[in-house]
Amino acid sequence: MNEELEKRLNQVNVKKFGEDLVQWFEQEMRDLPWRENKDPYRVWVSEIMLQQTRVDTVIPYYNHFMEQFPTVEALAHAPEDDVLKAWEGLGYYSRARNLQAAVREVHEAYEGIVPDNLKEISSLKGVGPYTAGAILSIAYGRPEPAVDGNVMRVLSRILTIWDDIAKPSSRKKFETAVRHLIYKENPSYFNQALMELGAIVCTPTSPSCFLCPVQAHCAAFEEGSQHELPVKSKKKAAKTVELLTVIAENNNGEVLVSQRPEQGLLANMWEFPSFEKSVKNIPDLQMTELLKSDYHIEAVITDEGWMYQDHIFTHLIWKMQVGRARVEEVESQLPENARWVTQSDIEKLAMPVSHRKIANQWKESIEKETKS
DNA sequence: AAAACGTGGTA
DNA sequence: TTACCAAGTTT
Repeated sequence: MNEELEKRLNQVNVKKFGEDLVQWFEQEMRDLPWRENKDPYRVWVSEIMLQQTRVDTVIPYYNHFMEQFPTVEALAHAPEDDVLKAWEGLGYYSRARNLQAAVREVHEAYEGIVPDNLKEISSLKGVGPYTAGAILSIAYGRPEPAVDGNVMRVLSRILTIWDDIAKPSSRKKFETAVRHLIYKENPSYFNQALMELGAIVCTPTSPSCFLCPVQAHCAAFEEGSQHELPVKSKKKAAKTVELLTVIAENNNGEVLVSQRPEQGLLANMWEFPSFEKSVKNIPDLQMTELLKSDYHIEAVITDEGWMYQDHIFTHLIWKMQVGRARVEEVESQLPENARWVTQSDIEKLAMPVSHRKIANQWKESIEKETKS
């Protein structure tokens, strides 16, 4: 083990630290839907949803998801489209597809019982080192570390660990620390308490050290360096891509949608046909040509006003220019990933936020036109 | 190891 | 407005 870390760990009264932390948690823990019981499936779903996502955002999705897919069996048998739709707006959609694939694996290979050991649970899609430790400790009471961003922040302060927590290699050091510190009498509460403390007290910018149950154990507080920790390097800026998006309507009141590829960005989500904008062509012309070449459709761009919609991802920004097109001829063969759908069909499709906003705006404009 | 992968909230 | 943040995993 790292010498500096070992020195710090030996300065901690492990028994007292665990007791102080867990006692605080028992008193202060938030009343959250996934804390209703220790059903491993419920814990699992919550851990996947909570990845990179705030508690307040997750709660309504979680409640709805557990109503729709209450058990391993229910989720295993559900159509993937339904699962993606239930995830619409949550982001990182591969989480939903991986979760269902993993649940199907549990259903078929483990008789519907979520594995209670590190090797098997880690082999499941979408279950990385954090989630594996979280399920094993919270649902099964196993003394495994569950190191997330909260835990790295809290422990970087408690133990004055100056490693860059943005680097993948840093996580191991924190796992070592947790293995040393973990409260064997209640690993579930210990891990949850570490995260809860990070969420409520030991926050990124202004930690409330005066409220901290383990202030007496904190090396950073003792030397006054809590505001300098953790060390976290910056991520690079997002790139901008300009897109042309088209709402193509036929004479049956239907609109053209297409499903994205099953790999990569927004995999398997539905959208209005979109193209990377060409610098050379004027939008009308490019739209007409691409509808012809990619969808075998003869379309006329209407002169109703263009809409504009931005979509900001972590690593990417779409600047979308949205036009409307009229299609007279619908006999031609659509590509495999495309469909004509009605207004009400659209609401049932899983769409990314930008396309959902466009769909809503389009619906409003239709309703206005109908009135006048 | 570094980049891809979503979204909404906050300073 | 920019920048960072939130219970990470996969490639």
